[in-house]
Amino acid sequence: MPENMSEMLKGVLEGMVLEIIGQGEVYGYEIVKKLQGLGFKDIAEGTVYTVLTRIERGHLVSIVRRPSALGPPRKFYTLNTRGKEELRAFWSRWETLKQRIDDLKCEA
Amino acid sequence: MPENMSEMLKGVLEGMVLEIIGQGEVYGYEIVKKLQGLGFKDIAEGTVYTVLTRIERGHLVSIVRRPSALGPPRKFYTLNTRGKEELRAFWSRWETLKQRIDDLKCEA
DNA sequence: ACCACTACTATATTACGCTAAGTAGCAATT
DNA sequence: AATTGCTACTTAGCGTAATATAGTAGTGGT
Repeated sequence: MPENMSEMLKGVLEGMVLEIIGQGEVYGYEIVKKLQGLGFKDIAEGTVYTVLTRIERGHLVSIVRRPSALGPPRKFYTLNTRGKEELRAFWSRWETLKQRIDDLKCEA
Repeated sequence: MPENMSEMLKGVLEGMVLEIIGQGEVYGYEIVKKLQGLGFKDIAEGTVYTVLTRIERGHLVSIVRRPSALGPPRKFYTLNTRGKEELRAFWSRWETLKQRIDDLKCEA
């Protein structure tokens, strides 16, 4: 697993979490596992929860608590209107950046 | 131009500057103009110079000063061995991230 | 009782891009 | 000669986001 993504994840991890929530109602721990499944095995749980807290404080999601049969109660997240808008804006930024970087690389 | 790319540029801008230097000896102001030409019109000069300072402190470049006919002397940058290695690592990280994000997006 | 897994919270650190303000050389206009 | 405008580099301080670290709790198996 290649190296230290930390800095490169800034401004991207939050967008990824928004995308995961946008794909269907999920809870935090599930998001952690999903990211690990994508290859981010080194992302600590704490990191994801701080992102979720920020997303919550930014009023991008609605939240429902439900008991779990396997542990403490879960917090389920769903994107609200602002969250969907923010997600759309994230993808727009991402595509723009990707394009410009490709431009740079292929100018060599 | 869309966005506030600031956060998304973290860990990326430095790599882009390394790539530009890797494409041939350049000086700071030239790098600024190159980035603006790529679409980053909103990147302030100061930002690029702080990146260059960091790159210099990290011993990733060799530097030559040469007088300019148009203003103050220029600092020309060339990647050294460590710089080339860092550039390679940057592209590796970038491709990995790009792949994973594409995976996430196409899972919808 | 102890451990492992599930599940969430909170504080402090660190790195990086950004702002803002500055210094300076040169050329052309006023 | 003074002002403007472009070229060219420097630096201190700030805001933000990921990370590390530590902690709280519920459930189930040994």
